[in-house]
Amino acid sequence: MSENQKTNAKKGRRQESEKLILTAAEKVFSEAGFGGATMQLIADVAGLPKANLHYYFPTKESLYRQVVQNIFQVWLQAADIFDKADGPAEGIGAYIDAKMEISRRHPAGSKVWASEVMHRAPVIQDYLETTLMEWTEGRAQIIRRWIAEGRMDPIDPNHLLYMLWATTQHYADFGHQIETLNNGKPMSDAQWAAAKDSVKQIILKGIGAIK
Amino acid sequence: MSENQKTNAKKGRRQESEKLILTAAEKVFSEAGFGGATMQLIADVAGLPKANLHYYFPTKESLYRQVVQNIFQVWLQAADIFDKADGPAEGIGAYIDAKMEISRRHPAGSKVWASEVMHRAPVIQDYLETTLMEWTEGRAQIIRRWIAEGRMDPIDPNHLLYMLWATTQHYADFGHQIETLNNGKPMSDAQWAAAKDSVKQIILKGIGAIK
DNA sequence: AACGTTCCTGACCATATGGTCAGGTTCATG
DNA sequence: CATGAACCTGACCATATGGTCAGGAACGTT
Repeated sequence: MSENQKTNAKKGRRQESEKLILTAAEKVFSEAGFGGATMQLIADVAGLPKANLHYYFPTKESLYRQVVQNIFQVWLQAADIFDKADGPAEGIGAYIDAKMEISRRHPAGSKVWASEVMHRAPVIQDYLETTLMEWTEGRAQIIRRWIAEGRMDPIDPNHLLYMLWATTQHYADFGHQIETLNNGKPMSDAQWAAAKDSVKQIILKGIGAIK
Repeated sequence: MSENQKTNAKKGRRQESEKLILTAAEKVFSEAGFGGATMQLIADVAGLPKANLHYYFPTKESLYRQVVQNIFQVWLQAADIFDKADGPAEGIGAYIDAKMEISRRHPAGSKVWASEVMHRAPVIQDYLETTLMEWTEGRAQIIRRWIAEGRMDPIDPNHLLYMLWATTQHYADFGHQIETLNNGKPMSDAQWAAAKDSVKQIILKGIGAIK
């Protein structure tokens, strides 16, 4: 037991440092892009010497890759709700809520992901081709079933999914623009609620899932 | 006349060079981001020596600024259709068509714009606060009028505009992801038509502009 | 206490990059 | 044809950046 505790203490330290670095990296990458981010700045944000970063992550790219992979996990996780749902109004509505919440709580991650994809996914192309593709096909199946059951209009599932991604992630990726148009103030709780409602209203009615 | 021709020849040369550089810059900035782009690479793409870029654009930032400003012009131009329209189905439908067409023909520009905004608009913040804000308020007025006239549901104009921007620009900014999910092939003419139809169908029905 | 492993870091290096500049070429004009 | 302005570019420079490394500190184990 003491052996385990001590081992855990070391492991704990390592995990803590890695998390500290990853959080700082996510922030810096989201604000400056991969090319604009510097290891020195990430180190400063993390409050560690630069050489220490290279102890945990040998290269800038390996650090970046880890950041992107973590984001992808969060991203996929939001899909659970989708699957358990009984019909489109419930499933897609809950999915919109979940993704809006991610945009609100995890805007830096969303931006890093967007940046990565915009630059032709140099680091996570394999994920797109495997995991994301399977995920998308699975959700498309569900949507097709709902259509067949007459619970929503016949909409191309892929374009519907693109619209869900685009609309929800826009609140993170273009948050600065939205904030500027909101007189320079971040969206309030009420405004976030209104945003969710607007998105759900338009899309769910638009696909014929609600009247 | 000969005086004019000669002057024009010089001006023509200048404009030609600047356009060559701006086109190359837009491409490189869109692929690598501001930080990742190098003047050398832009010069190579333009087929000019690097020092020549600095003759026309003193700094990397001034070149970037010009690229972003040009994109903003295209962006605003698409709004003309919106204004002339008689009602929401026509106006918003045409706006979606126009923005989808920009995403298709001008994806690099869209990406540069997205990147700029994601990084908190370090270069064109003043545009956001003035031109974009006025533009948005003007369009919101039109939407409110349509609502008052009972020609569409009562939807928050800003959130509707965000959805229009998000959805249409997604086809440019996340074009790589879409291409990957399309078995690695670019969208065909028919697929672009289907995309436009899906977007218009969902949004126009979603806001109660069509049955 | 002695030992080995993991963790940490200041100092350093090779390279890449934005930007400069002196000197040359082209071209309209008088 | 002479002149001056606009245009062009190879060579160069100062700096910033990713990454390395030798040496030391912390800590669990025997």
